[in-house]
Amino acid sequence: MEYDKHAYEPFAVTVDLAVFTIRAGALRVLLVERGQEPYAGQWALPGGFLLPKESAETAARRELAEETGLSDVSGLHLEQLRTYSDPGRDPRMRVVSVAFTALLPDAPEPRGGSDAAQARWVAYDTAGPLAFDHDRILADAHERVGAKLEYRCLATAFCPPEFTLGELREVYETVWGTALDRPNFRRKVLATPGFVEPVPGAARLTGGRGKPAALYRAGPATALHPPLLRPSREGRPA
Amino acid sequence: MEYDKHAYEPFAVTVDLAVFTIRAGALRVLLVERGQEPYAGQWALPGGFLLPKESAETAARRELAEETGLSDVSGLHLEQLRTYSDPGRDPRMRVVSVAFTALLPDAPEPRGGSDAAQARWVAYDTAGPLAFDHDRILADAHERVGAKLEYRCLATAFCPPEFTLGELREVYETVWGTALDRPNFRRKVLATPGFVEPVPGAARLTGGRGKPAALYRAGPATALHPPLLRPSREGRPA
DNA sequence: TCAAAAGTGTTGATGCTACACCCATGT
DNA sequence: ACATGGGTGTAGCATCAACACTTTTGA
Repeated sequence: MEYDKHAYEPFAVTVDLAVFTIRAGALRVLLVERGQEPYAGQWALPGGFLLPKESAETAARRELAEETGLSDVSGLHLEQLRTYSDPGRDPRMRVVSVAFTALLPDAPEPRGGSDAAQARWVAYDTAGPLAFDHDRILADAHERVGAKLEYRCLATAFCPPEFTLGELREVYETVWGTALDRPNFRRKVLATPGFVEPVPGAARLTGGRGKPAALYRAGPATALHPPLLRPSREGRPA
Repeated sequence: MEYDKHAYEPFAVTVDLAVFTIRAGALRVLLVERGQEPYAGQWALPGGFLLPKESAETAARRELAEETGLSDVSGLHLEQLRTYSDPGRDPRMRVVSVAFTALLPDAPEPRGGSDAAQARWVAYDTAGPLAFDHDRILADAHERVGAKLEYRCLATAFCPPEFTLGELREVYETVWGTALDRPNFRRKVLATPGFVEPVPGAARLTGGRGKPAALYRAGPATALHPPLLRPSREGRPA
């Protein structure tokens, strides 16, 4: 890497966040309405500029707290997605954006942060055309989350501290948009050491009906071996 | 995203490249020797600043061509790894670096590019302490490549246009550092439609000895279903 | 008594591992 | 002849999808 003054070019660096949650059986994403041009009045992913002494990770977690209004975001799942740097992606200036994906257990209605722009949880399916290249970022984030559910213990990030296996299954079914076999799902999850840990003696009614379900907590494992593959791949071996 | 002049802060944006190849049965990575401070005389990953109208992907491919000396890098595998943005990662100034991973079929000795710094292929195992946070980047890249071999048709990126299944197996064994069962490997690869395509009638001697092996080309598939899992995971079910 | 959801059992099919074995080539 | 690497066959084991079935609750 050369320290060439000619090649040096200042860029603005931002973070953009694709924040997902599950509510009422639907996958939802946090969007903010833009107040200024460009794209005034359109919806966009929340985000903002890096402060002088911040890493992108720090900035992303700060923005996550500001936009959701949550006081403690330290335990939430937040990971880098990728960086978007096309020269024309912001009409005002050269902006390089590091995109992040965040997963939330429940969906508290966001209180507007410091800025006046309103924020809302929008169903992923109806998240219309967004500002900038945020449609692409959102699609990439969704694809990544869906793929990661297969081989990472990620689904618990959508769940409250204690949850039933039915709720965990609903995470998979909502993100993938497919139904899963309940008995087999249960066995796969329990067969992965460290994925979930039982809460002794506790039980909860899920929908007001049916047998009370045992409660579990997220375990220490991060990898899912063997993977929990989503069904209905088109190219399956007959 | 607010267009707040107070929050705006100019950053330098660079790309860093972890370029891998396989030669003489060893995984090698392309390193450059630094000529200036900081870290003068130490080895580092190749990279450079983004030009004003370049995306990170464009800059990465340009740097790849410059550092390897190859005239045509359009067909080479190049993908974003992640972005490193810790405030102190470059002692001179605030630099945000978008890291990429590249895979090359063979290992032509690099002719030094425009800059005088010499470049060399170094065995991954002996790639000593590198400048900046490049040790971390290199380790992340290696981890990603190893993981991606399991479920993506990535191994052909290490091979020349026509290759034998033995050469393809050597890719896996070299990156993973484990031996694979030859007959089973063959079956798994051929059972994945579009992974490799036979070159009709062609054959080649691999090591001067043994039966000539059939030649294959890379196929159009990108996903590997079912995945080709690396053996000797510690946490296996008994 | 019924509906709904949790939880357990079982069975046939599939896939995979770990080999044994044959083939073609250079020395 | 033999070493070397390519290619085929197969037996046993593990896994898994698909379903039937029981249990526990609210209405």
